[in-house]
Amino acid sequence: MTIHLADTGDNGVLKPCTHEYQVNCGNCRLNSICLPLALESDDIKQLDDIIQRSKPLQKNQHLYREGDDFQSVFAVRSGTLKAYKTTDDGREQVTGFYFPGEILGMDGISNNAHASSAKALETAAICEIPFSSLEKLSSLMPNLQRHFFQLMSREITEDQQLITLLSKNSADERVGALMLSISTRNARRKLSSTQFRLPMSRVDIGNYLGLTVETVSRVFSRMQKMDILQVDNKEIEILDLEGLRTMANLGR
Amino acid sequence: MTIHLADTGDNGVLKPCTHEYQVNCGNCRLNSICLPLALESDDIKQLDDIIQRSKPLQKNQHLYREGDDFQSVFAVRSGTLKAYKTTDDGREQVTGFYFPGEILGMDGISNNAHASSAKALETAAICEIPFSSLEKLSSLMPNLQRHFFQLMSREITEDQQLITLLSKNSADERVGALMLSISTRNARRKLSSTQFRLPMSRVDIGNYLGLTVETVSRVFSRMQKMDILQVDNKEIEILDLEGLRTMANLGR
DNA sequence: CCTGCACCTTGATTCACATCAAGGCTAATA
DNA sequence: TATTAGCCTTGATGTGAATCAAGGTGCAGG
Repeated sequence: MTIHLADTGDNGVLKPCTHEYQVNCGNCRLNSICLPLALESDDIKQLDDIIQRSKPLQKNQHLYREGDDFQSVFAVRSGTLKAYKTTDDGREQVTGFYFPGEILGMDGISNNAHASSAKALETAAICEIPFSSLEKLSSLMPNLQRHFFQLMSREITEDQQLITLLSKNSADERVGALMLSISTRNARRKLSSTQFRLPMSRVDIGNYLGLTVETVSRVFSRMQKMDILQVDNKEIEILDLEGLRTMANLGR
Repeated sequence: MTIHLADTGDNGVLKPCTHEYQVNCGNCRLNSICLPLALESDDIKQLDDIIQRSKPLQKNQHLYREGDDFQSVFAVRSGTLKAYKTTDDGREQVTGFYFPGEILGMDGISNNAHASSAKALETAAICEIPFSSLEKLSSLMPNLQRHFFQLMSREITEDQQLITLLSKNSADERVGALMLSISTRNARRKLSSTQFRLPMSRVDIGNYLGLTVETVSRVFSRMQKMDILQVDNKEIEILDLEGLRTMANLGR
């Protein structure tokens, strides 16, 4: 069997293809946490018709870059992506990690240009949802319109939580909160909430949480010593969920 | 002339009233930067019909509180508000300041409950836009739907800029960036971009920028000494816009 | 197999901002 | 006019995370 190298040349343009990537929303096992949520099955069919699926993105390939024309939002079918902005002095601010079932790209709507870049942290399958079609469909399907408003609102509240985390919490609390967030999102997808492999590097974690690599590493060591986490490079096991919650100290 | 004390008892419920607050979107001088932007005049009329105006909010009164049922989004007609969350340990994270023409409350859509509280920093007149009506109207008016998507997206990108600011920038840069932001927003409303009165306290600024009052105060003193700002309590004059931009160091 | 490189860890030192402490200014109220 | 309370400023000291530095680990390619 041949390996499908995505042929985008890392320029962010996904070319349609007719391989086994052709799943549909109706039978996608993520449809209960993704866009189709809240739609009737005949409505799902219509949504499905506007969605474009393409060859998977390889690790480190970009889905889009800051400043690119905004055409579509994207749903993650498999793999993980990070969204990030590059500051003028070349440093990188990671604004989010996106797991299967999650939607990204909504920050591009306001200026018709992507406000951040998105890059695959590992091989990733993506559903592309052309925004103009989504708008038309939303006008016709109140449930879809409502759901998309909610998705955007969720993005806002999540950003606000990150703002609070960055502004008020210690390094231990920040890393703890991220581990809990990943744990929760795994649970939503019926995966283990206590054992997982981190798709992102320590550098990415640092750039997301406003910490340096060294600090992130030290926090992991500390949590390991306290028997809260078992850390083996990217393999994480949560040994003491209550202890982790206490450490994260988020009141939720 | 009698003084109109708002009779909400600070419980966040605005009661309709029939006083001189009755303006309409068609003649509101903010309509070029507010929701009506991008609407034809007959469409503006329809939007106007769903908007409720009430007695002004007095200083320190709440428009809504974290956890309140979400019913409406709000536009600021005059005055300034702050949105904030209270952390479990009682500290306050200010998530945004809202000036005339700006929309707040969109973070409540995702859970049908407000994710933050909003409080008037000075007497403020507010337009209330019931969300269910806005949804219906959006289905009928593609331009309105599009504009509201864009407003939400703008909120996301602004939050992301704050995230970057908090995670990567020094105290000087953070305060500088806020001054520039206020300056720009004043310009949009045809007010002076170089002289203004801060509606918020030093504590609020600190809680927004992730700094203590003392640090905020010291930054102002430093900028004054460098002849970048003239600071007289809440009265600010920008003396050296270029210097301020350099100090804020935001590349935009 | 060795080599190189990317990524992670650990220790020593430094520094920006928090914390602690005190005093000043302004405005509302008696 | 005196009194109080809220807000702001300034100085001295402390500290958590950044920075600097070095070494370890695991994987890809020759």
